[in-house]
Amino acid sequence: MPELPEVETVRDGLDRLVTGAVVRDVEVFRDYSVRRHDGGPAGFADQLRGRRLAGAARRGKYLWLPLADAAPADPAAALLAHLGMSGQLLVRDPAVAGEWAHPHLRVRLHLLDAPSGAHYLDFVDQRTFGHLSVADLVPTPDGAPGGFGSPLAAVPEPVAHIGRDLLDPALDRDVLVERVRRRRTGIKRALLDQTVTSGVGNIYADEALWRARVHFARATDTMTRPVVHRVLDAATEVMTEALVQGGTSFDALYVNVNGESGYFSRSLAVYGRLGEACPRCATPVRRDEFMNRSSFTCPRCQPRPRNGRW
DNA sequence: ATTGTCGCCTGAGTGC
DNA sequence: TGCACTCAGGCGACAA
Repeated sequence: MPELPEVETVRDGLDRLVTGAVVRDVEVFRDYSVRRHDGGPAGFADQLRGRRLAGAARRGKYLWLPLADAAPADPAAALLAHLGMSGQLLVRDPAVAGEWAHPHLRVRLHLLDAPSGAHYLDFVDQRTFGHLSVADLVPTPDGAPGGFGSPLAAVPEPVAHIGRDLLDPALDRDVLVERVRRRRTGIKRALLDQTVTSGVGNIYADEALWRARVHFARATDTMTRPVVHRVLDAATEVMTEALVQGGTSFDALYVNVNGESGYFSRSLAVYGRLGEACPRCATPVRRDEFMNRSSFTCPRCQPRPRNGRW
């Protein structure tokens, strides 16, 4: 599934391949894929037609393309996307697209004047947890750029309640550490809470905690500042390494997102590796149920805290 | 206000 | 072969 590094790879690709393109037409093949939008699919299409895509920005796993009109002015709205579990944004030309009618094509934007020459921006999503919408841009409270790749101090309204992610240059780490320590919950819950910091999913949370040698149920209000820093640093490292690997395979007309970047097969220490040897100490990896999901830990490197919070 | 739970959705995998 | 069931999980909606 697309995690933050994959979404960043997509953002970078969109920035280069479709910035400046004009939306000539919009086809919505699945209404559910444009939910959370005023006016439904028809309103979505109406608000996009004739607009120019002015760049690509990202916060956590949300990404957006600010919409500009013919006359240059600060964009007031953006095409907002979340890829969910299985979403892809594919920049394609008709020859390729015609040969390959994707069974999970949900939305197609017809483009004019894309720098790549591409004619389509396709939203493909098997499991439909992802969605597109057009959203108003609102100013950031701190006046800093809204996210990675954003020159504007604004974010789409549905993103406003979400914390800056760990790759965001405008993130204040010390403030984040204190926010985490003020919470009365377990460290993994805090990592997964989008309002604290965004973009950390189940996989990277487990990997980061393993690196930092902290159990997922460790109570945040018992953690010292250095330990919280260690966890956040580990999460940043894991995502940065994945970004470096994921950015290597990139076709000029094909922005691909799937769960198959080399990172997932090669570099996971504990996630999904029940019973396999911990890369550090060879103890078999353990799986616990947590938040109706799974948590993978090394029982030796990450001993269970006495007063943990699950 | 903060914290925790539920359910959306589809296809692969499993057991009978 | 086919059917019923489970599982994966980000995150908004809602409850406590």
